[in-house]
Amino acid sequence: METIPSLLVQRLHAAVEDSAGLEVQVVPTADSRFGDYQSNVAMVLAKRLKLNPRVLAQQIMDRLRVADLCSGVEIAGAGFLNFRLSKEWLESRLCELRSDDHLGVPRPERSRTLVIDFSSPNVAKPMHVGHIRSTFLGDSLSRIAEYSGHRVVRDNHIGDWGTQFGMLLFGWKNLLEREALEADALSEMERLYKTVSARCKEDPAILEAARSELVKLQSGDAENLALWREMIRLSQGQFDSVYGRLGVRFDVTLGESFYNDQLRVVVEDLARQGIAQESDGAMCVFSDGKHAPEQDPFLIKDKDGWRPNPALVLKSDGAANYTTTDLATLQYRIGEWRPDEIIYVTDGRQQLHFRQLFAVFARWQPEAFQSVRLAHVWFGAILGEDGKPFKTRSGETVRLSDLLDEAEERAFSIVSAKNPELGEGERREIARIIGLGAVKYADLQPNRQGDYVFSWDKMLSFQGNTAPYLQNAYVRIRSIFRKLKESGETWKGGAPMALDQPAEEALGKKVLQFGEVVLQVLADHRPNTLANYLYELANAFHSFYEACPVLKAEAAVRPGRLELCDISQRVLKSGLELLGIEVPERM
RNA sequence: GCGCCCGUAGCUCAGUUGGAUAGAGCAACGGAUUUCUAAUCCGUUGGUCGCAGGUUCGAGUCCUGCCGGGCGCACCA
Repeated sequence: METIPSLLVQRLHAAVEDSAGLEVQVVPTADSRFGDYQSNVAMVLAKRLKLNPRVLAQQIMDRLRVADLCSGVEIAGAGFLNFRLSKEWLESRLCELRSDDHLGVPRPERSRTLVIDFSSPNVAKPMHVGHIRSTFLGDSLSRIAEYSGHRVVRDNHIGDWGTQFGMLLFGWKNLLEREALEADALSEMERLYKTVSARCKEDPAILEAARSELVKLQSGDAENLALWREMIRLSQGQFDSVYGRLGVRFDVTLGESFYNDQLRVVVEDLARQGIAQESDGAMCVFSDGKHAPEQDPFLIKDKDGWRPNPALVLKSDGAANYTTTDLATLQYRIGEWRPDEIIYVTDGRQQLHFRQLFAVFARWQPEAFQSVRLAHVWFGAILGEDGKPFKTRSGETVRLSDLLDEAEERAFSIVSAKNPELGEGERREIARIIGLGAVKYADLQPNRQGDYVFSWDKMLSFQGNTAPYLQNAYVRIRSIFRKLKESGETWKGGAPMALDQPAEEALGKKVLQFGEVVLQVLADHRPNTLANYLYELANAFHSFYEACPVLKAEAAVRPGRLELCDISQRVLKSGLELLGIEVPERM
């Protein structure tokens, strides 16, 4: 199905002489007094041709053929064309939507392949709040791209290699407590890391010992390799359990270590092509001078003028780093999956890194670079009430599993208070869906750029613009159909829909916007647009629910209202699914 | 010093890439339930969109300069 704006854009193109190259825009109106959709095409064109926009608008309107879609088109303000969709057309379109298993999301002309790199936790460390944004955003974008008809490769680029393993190995060999490891492997590994890390700062001998463990690991020492694999195995168990709980899955988990044997080749290649050169004992990529200094990621200005800001691909100790691994990863992904787009979901502090990465890659493999869109989808920090990075009272990072436990616990007491008649098992399951949904929604609802303040009360408040508000709209619909079934009536569906009441009309129009919203989210990688749309949809449903009885409605309108309920629940459920949020049958 | 991001109601935030009279939630106040789930709905109060210029039919949005906050800037990832 095509979206409504794209239908109107086509009609406008047909009505405008010389519309080639003209960017025709149709957007929903801010105020229903101006109709349903508006276009500023006459104003844009008038500026270009230096004509009176209202006169031009009149000319366009005279040639415009939209009688089948609209009950009226008006010229308003400085030269807007306002479209009011006709009741009959809206009703028939809603009927059409029923048989569309994508609920109005258009199929792409060509299915694209997207690699989405997200979550990326570190081995031997517990997952914490810092991982939720990347995990939820990446998961949601994956779901949306897939739903829209694209092929998605979800890649978890875990941190399974690097200097921390020197300390971990030293700790494992000298300080490990077996019972603690068996009870809670992640806590024990975290303890080892912290202890050794602290001792390294005081005692150079320990620092040296840790380094030597790392060198042994990197040179293939059998014992250290075995221990390293054990640490990964234990960590993977934790990842699996957290992702299972979150309903997040990956197609591949290729950590940094996977690219190990390619790093040397990458550096040699860059050096041979003259892209990287030696400086202070390190291999660096400097500016090629082809960009304006302000845009050049390899230049930085200080009081003496522009100075080099190189990307390191080999440290002076001979070890590769983040950029090197990312270059190898990029090369591998393009070769393996031939993607149209690669999306990196990380926090905003890495913007410079990705600008440099993309620029190095463009010089290293120009053809491959041309074949793919590289997108750094970044997000802001989660802050505590004090405006500093969010920590527990004692200064620790908040563990993801603790956060989820707390969310479910709080949800459980509310569910129990509201539904004492339900059995504990059912209340637990409802609390799981609501608690988890609340956490995900609180993270996805704000604009991803910019920081947000973490608040238990806000995250787990179940009123207003929250997941439970949306879930409750769904539950209310389910309740209607449950009652219908209990009364012995069988519902076949397929009745025509009538948008006679204002609340019915408002709800119907909202339902019809799903397709255009999903398209928008995919284009700019912003699931919060979808979250806010679903909030408006739920709001429209709640208002409809108050104003229009369904089961008790008179026979003439009852079947149509049931249809409206059905299509609403399908959009709500699918939309929430795209955010990774489940819906309960009752709550 | 330079770069990126942020600054919108008492608080937390939206604002569809420049559109019409800037919107929600929370908080406060007032209503609605013998009714399909009140985790709801309806209403009231609350704004020099950080400040000052500029661009144009039109600016919260774009440009310039300030102010305030966060982050980044050669061997962490």
